[in-house]
Amino acid sequence: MLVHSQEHIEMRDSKKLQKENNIIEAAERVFTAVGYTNAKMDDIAKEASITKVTLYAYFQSKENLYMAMTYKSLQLLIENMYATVSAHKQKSGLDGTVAIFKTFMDFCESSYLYAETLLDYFAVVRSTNHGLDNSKITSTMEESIYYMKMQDIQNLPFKITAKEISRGQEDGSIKSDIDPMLHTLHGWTQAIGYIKVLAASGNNVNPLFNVELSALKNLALRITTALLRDGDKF
Amino acid sequence: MLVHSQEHIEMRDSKKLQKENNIIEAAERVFTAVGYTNAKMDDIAKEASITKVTLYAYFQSKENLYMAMTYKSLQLLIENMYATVSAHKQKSGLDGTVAIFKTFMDFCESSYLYAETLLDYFAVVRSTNHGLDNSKITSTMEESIYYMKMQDIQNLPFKITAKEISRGQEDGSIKSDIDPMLHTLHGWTQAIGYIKVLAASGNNVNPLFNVELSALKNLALRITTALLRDGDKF
Amino acid sequence: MLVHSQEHIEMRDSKKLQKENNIIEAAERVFTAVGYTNAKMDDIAKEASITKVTLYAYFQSKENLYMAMTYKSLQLLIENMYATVSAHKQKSGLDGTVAIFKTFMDFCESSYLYAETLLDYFAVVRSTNHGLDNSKITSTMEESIYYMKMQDIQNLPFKITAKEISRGQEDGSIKSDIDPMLHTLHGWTQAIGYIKVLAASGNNVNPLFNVELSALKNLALRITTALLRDGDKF
Amino acid sequence: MLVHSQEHIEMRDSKKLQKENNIIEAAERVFTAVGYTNAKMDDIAKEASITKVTLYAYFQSKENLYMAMTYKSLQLLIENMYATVSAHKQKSGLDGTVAIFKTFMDFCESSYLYAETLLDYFAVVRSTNHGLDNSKITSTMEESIYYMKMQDIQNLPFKITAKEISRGQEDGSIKSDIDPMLHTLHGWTQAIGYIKVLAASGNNVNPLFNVELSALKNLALRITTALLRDGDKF
DNA sequence: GATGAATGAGATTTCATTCAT
DNA sequence: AATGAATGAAATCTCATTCAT
Repeated sequence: MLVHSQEHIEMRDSKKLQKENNIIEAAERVFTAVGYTNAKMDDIAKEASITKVTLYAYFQSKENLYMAMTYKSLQLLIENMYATVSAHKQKSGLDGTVAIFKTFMDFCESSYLYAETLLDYFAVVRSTNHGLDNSKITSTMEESIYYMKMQDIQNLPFKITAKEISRGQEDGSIKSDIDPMLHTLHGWTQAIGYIKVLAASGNNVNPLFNVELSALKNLALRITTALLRDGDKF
Repeated sequence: MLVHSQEHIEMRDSKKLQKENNIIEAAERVFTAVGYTNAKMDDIAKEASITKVTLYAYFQSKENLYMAMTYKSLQLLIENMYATVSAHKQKSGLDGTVAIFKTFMDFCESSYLYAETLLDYFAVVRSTNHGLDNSKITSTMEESIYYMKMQDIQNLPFKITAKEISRGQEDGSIKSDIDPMLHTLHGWTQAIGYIKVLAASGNNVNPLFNVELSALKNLALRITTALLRDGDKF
Repeated sequence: MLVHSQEHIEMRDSKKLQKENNIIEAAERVFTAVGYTNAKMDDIAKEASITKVTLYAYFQSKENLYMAMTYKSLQLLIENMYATVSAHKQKSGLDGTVAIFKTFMDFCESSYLYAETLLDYFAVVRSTNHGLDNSKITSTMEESIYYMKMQDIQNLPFKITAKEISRGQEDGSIKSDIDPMLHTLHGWTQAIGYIKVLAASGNNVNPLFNVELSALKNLALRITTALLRDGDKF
Repeated sequence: MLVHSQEHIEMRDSKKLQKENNIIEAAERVFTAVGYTNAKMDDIAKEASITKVTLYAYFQSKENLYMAMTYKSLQLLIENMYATVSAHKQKSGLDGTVAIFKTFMDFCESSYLYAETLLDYFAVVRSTNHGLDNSKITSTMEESIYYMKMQDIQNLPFKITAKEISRGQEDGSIKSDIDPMLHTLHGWTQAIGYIKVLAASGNNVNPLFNVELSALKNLALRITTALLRDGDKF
């Protein structure tokens, strides 16, 4: 019996992660091309240059694979948010907060798939925290590691936002008479609504009813800025 | 061969409509219980006390059945919106406009399923207007009567809103320097975002992060009011 | 709601049985050609001109299908045995008994597959009646109707034999000092042993070690005759 | 490069044989527990405390492993038979012959697995000597060393029996008017039949239809004795 | 030789949808 | 229209066997 060195194990794990990522990326390509429902596990396997069985060894079901992708999107989003916060350390909390919402919007605009994925997640998964037993979460899904991982990070976007708002209240850039959580949620309401409209427009830059989506985005951000700065006069 | 009287035909048609409605209602119960994907045509047929084949005679596919349901939701929503407009004929355009958004929110709050259905529709169907060929619209769907019916009414919510905003600009309750379509879209952005957050919270009334959803809703409506009244100072 | 006539139901059932039989016959052809292990459910379905899914609707697993075939063999064997008994009603019990064993041997000789099938069954299934829990009976198999049906008829060959021996004792053609059950079993021991040797020889008529199998068969039958007639002088 | 001493090589070989035997014994335990078909190579490897790959290094396939076990059983049986012959050198050929059949029966009774294994072998392998191409012998199997080894010894049981019968004819204990090969085969027919019935009874000592299996065994042996002693009066 | 991962073949299941009667 | 049976496509699983290191 050999005892494998720490190094060896790490290398193995990193390789595994690498492969996992390859698969997820292949899945992303297939999902983007034909949509979740029409995507066949066989095709995803082929796209990743592995067998279906290997695919199943990594991700136990199609749903789980999707969940892994969702987790990855959320992770990426959160990384982007941290980067934004970090980049605005020297700026006011107000600037930081608004930048956070812009980061989310930009992130979703950069990938239709990520946008849909996150939107789906917000609707589907969170609803289980409440005793509705609407069974939209299949048992397979609940057993998934990714589902559990999601549980750990799903509130981070909100927490990061709220923290930045608090910082803004401390540095005076944000009015102190507002409720950080309420405005966090409202900011997200606007951002999510924008993304939804964006998705509805096919994620393209063409105007919808003769309205440039960029104008809509700017309006939303300006409103958020005004709200936070001027407080509860609304 | 009998020649059926006009009356007879009407009765038959009304009976047919009645049955169609029974089926849709059964489907709604099943969808609400287990979600679209997990819902089986067999179960829906059983819930409607008919055979699967009869189910198919009425609705040609699962997607089509869903579409019928979506159409019904949208129809109901539009009816509610017209009622709202009508009820505010004596009030200012600003009041009417805000009431419209409230109507949508209330409508979605009254039924989780309708909320999701409409949200889905916004994401899925509109994206076809643009040449993405993401295949989310299957050929079956495109042949569906409901799909066609949808085409006819899908823009009504926006048109009704824009019209009310214009009325507000005429009666002076809404600033004239705003773009009616941009603000229509923004109002919907907020409303949809709110509904999305609501859905994410499991459509319940419990606070999310200690924020009462009603507070969030009120905030959104107050913002819309301010925006329209005070114009583009944002 | 229609009430189907008795006749209608019977016709339906008979059609079902007919189809079941078609499938079993197709399976027999495939099993004969390539053996149980190498037989693919897909091929059997094709041979029966149905889909795999239909095949599974009729027989829930490959094992079950095999069991159905076994049941059919056993049923056929028993029918042959009854026919033999009936044909020997006017003859002595001794003649009848020996004819029964010959019937079994002939039956097995007529079909290699049936011979193997019955041999398998004797070894595999009966062993479960005793608490060995050797798990050779898979759960699937235990749930099978055919497994249950087998339970009902599996002892018939022995019972029919023993009855005929008793008749022989009554009519004086068989010595009364023998134990009918012991000699039943011994007769089967010889017959089964012969079939096993036959199977080992590839079920063909070529001599094994320069011994004609027909000579071996005749010897076995002559011995059985002598044993029953002359009783326990052995 | 080292030149390994003869001694070294022998030790290595003996170690190898030792390991091979360990594996076979592990396989025997697993086969006994769940049967050949349900036995997984993974489980056998685990039972032998080695890896699957090592298992494959020793035995190239599951079939081959089974063949190795069969070979071992047959070897053991033959050893027992030789021992029996040797122990009856001073006794008559008749006694020796009957003892041989008893040896086989005892051997099979001592191990259910060996009994089934040998029975299987008789059915499966011998049939290839005849051009039936029933594909039960896979190419893998034909390449196996054990398969070749089997070829060398598979007829020994019959040859040893026939030789002992001949010795009996020479010493006068067995009638000279019988065909040694026919009676060899018939003796085996009875013995194999008994083993088959034994296996069908779950290899246990409980009575089958109120018949003690030992009585059945004794009857078979007494018959064989009488047959050989009294010759072809049957 | 040992290990962990991968492969390929085939069994089995699940459903939306269609067919025959 | 209603019924029971069948179809086809794809998901999923199980295992013997092989590969890379």
